[in-house]
This record gives sequence, C-alpha cells and structure tokens, in this order.
Amino acid sequence: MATPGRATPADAVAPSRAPGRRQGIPDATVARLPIYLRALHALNESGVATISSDALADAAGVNSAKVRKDLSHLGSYGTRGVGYDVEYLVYQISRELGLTQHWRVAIVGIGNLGHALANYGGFASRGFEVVALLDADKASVGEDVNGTPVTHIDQLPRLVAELRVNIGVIATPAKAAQEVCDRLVEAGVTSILNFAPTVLSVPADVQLRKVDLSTELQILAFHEQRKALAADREARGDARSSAAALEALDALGDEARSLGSQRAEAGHVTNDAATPLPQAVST
Amino acid sequence: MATPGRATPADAVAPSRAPGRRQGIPDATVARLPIYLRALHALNESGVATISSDALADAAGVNSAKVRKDLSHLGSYGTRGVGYDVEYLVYQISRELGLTQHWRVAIVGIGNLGHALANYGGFASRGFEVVALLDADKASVGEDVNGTPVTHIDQLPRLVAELRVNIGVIATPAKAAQEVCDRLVEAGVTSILNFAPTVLSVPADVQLRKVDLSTELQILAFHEQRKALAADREARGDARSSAAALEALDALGDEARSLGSQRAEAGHVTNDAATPLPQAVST
DNA sequence: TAGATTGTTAATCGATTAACAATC
DNA sequence: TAGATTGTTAATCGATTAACAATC
Repeated sequence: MATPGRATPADAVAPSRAPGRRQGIPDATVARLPIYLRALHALNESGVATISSDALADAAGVNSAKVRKDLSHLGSYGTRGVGYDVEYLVYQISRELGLTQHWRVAIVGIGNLGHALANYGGFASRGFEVVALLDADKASVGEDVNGTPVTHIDQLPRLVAELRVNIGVIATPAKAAQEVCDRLVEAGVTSILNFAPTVLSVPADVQLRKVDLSTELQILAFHEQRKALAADREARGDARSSAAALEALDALGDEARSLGSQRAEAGHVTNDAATPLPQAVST
Repeated sequence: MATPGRATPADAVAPSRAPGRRQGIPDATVARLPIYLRALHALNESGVATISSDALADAAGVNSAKVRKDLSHLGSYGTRGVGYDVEYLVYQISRELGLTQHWRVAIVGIGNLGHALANYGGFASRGFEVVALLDADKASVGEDVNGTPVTHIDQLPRLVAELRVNIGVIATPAKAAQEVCDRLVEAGVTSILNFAPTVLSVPADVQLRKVDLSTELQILAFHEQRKALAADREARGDARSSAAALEALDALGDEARSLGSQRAEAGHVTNDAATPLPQAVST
C-alpha cells in the first residue's frame, strides 16, 4: 500500500502517486544499492535463491535494519517470514540503478591511470562500455588500449555525438581537468566521474562525482594519528597526557605562527623522532 | 575560550579540556579538510596571504557556513573582519590530518591499477611514501616500478616490520582481497585503503576505507536515468507520464518475477530501443 | 568609526537504528 | 499453529544551514 508520505507542509497538495513507490530514494540508499547488488550477484552465482535482510546485511557490511529500510524504498519486494528472492532483487536493484540500460563511457587522459581504467574488466561488467579513449598528447594518439584506439581530444565533440557517450571519465592531470570537463559538458555529456585531484564545477544539470585517492589517504592518516595518540596516552597510564600531547602540538603551531612566513613543512616530525606508531606488532 | 561542549548526559563528568579544542572532529569535517588543504596550497603558491571563508568555500565547492563551522572544530584560527592566514591554516590542517608525520605505504597487487598507483605522483606529495610493492605473481617479482622493486607477497611480514609500513593499499582482484587484507592486519598494518571491488572485514582497531569505481559509475547511472525519465516527461508535457513510465518498468519487473528463474539480464533495454538520452546536445 | 568577516547558536534536514506489529 | 522475517514507525543522532552577535 502507499505510504502516507512524510507530513511536510508541501504535502498539503501532494499529487496521487504510483502505489508502492515513493518519490525519491535517499542518496545514502542509492550509494549502498551497488554494494547490495554486488553481494546479490555473488549469492546468485553460488546458487542461493533466497536471502534474509540479516544475511544480506552481513554480506554488505551494514546492519539489517538499514538493509530493510533501503530496500523498502524500492518497493515491497520481500516476503515476511522468508526473505528476499535473490534474482528478483538483483533485477529490481539493477533497474533502479539504471543498469538495465547500456551506458557508453569515454575516458579522457590515457596516462597510467587512464590505461588502468581502460583495462579494468569490472568496468564493462554491468551495463558500462568504454567506447572512446582521448588524450591531448599526439604521441599516444593511435595507440590501441584493450581494443580501443586513443583519439585526440579535439575529436571529442564528434566522438561523443557519433558514439553517443553518456558518461565521461576524467583521468588527466589536475591542471587540465577543468578544461576537459568543460569540453565534455559542451559536447553534451551529462555525467562525469573525476579522478583528477581538483575541484571541478559543472552546470546544475550535470552529474559530477569524484574518486579522490589522496583525500582517502589523508583521512586514513587522520585516524591513524588519533590511534597513535590514544596508544601513547594509554602507555603512560595518564588520562591527561593526551591533552598534554595536543597542547605540545598546539605550542608548535603557535611557534609556527609567530614565525609568520615559516614554511609549513618546517614543522614536520617523523615518526622516528616523535611518538612511535603502533606498527610492526608482529615483531 | 572553551566551548561548553554539547550537553550530553556523559558530560556530567566532563574532564577539563585544552582551551579552544573540542574532543572530536566530525567525520564529515575530516572528509572535507583535505579539500580545503588542497585549495589552500594552491592559494599559497599563488602568493595569497589571507582568505575569507567565502572565497575558500568557492575554491572548495561548498558554502561558507560549512567552511567556518568545519574550521571552528580545529580552533579559532581566523581573524574577524579579515579572514584566515593561508599559511597558518595550511599548517593547522596538515597537523590535524597527521600530514606533519611521515606515512609509509605498501601497495599489494601490482597489476594495471597497482602500477598506476605506484607511479602516481600525488601519492608522495604530502607525507606519504610508497616503500613497498607486493604481488603474488612470481613473474612480476623483481620488476622495478618507479624506483621500487616488486616483492613477493610472502615477504609481507618482514617488509612491514623492516620498513615500518603504516598504510596498506589493496589493488588485487576481488577474490584475493580479503586474504591480503588479513595478512596486512596480521603483519601489523592498522590502516587499509581498498581498491578491490569487494566488502572487506577488519578488526575494530583497523581503519578501512575504500575507493570503488564501479559503485561510483552506478550512482551516476542512477541519476542519469532519472534525468532521462524527467526529460521524457517534460517532452510529453504530461505530469503523469513519469509515473506511467515507472509503472511500465514495474510491470516489466512483475513479469520477470512471474518467470521465476529468468535471468536478470534478459530484461535489459538499450537506450536505442527505449527513451533517448539527453546527449549529443551540440549536434 | 564603518565595514567586513568570523565563530557560534539554533533551526532544520536527512540518516540511522531499535523495536515491533503485520504476515508469510 | 509456531517461528521467522519483513516493512514501518518513531526515537535518536549527526550534518547542514541561515542568521547574527562579537570583534577585528
């Protein structure tokens, strides 16, 4: 049955809606659907016909309430007391994600990363096909990568039109990324995946997502440092020394400020000199 | 001055805390700090000495309230009426992220992606150094990639200990990823960045992040499909036809269900056959 | 001083989670 | 029927945002 919808003021004029279907799937849910789908594909190949939210949650690394809540946004596709039909769920999630359509991908920037992406098998797996490789370097034009020739970036508008490219992947250096992005948009590409370590801007009707290696590393470093500080505090058996350590670092910062134009790197500390990290536990 | 801290029940016994420093930086903030840092580095190199939250927000692609809120979690590093000192902010964010330390990275799986990662310059840029490359394939052992030799995976415990590896990067096929992950953890690595398209499990004290290419593509496809459906509705000038299109897709789904064991792929539709996508606008 | 901009508050929004009635 | 498991509710939590007093 149709859920009554959240009671927002705007709901006063809510239009009639298809039964069992809500108007929008939350972003957080959309981001998890590919994970569920991957797990379900594996289960399907193992011959599993039915799965409970609890088991799927296990496979996806989340909790079962989240699985049920997420899947409920697609419709009522489970059976109480039984679980979800694996194949049916694969189909419904695939459809919701648009994977029952065929998406044509162009990769721009055929350096190390571009090569890796062009050769990446998982790319082509479900609904995606790399149809064009482009680069600004005339030396690499004509090279064949995994069956697709590298074409000069100036051919972008023609290729996008002829090959009906839906998705552009940017694997250029950061410097070139915004211009390449603009040219993709100009050529009519409305979804872009950016691997270049820079912020891009696109019109509101263009989807932009990014994969940012160095950001991920820095987030890891943040947590690693926190663990090291906590371990340090633990070792001293002193609840205050964590604060003390932070204070010491603060003092370093203040010193840097007072020096004004001192280069940030000057304050660097290696693990050797300072707090030993909790590593090489096996020794 | 020290903020009073959020009034949680546990706050009744709140210990005295370093002035100007809160106890925890929200995850969402931590994830944005590297973006701010990148923008600040660029500004610094352009000789900009001071920046407002508004200008930094522009450079980072967020709004200024978010910038101020995020930076306030680090301390009061701005000057009212003036803005933030670029160099000082670079230093403070670097320190908070742990980039004033030196992190040693091991990459496991030296296929296309592993090669690209090993050659990726941005890696080494700020505080990270690739110190080891490992692979299970004896044929690739001994190969030199960007100055680092490829070593056999069986040497992992020794290398992690000797080179004091902090961060492990998994670039193996999905099948091998969990075992590699276990071996990294066993060897004492406490931060892992996973590029393999599979869910990994680690002990609670190990940091795990992932970079998932195919998930990103699928999220793009979802939004692209939504745009195509919206455009379709628009073209018909009929507010209902969107719901009608979804109903038609639902019917397809029901059909698939009634067929029971039908393969999910059987329901695939290409863009050619169905709704034309809003592409090749330039023609 | 007048103008500019931070740091903080409080309102709002969206996501997560536990719990359980519905129901297979 | 008894047991299992979904789908939904409602409480809670965390993130976002606008607004503005503080203050340079």
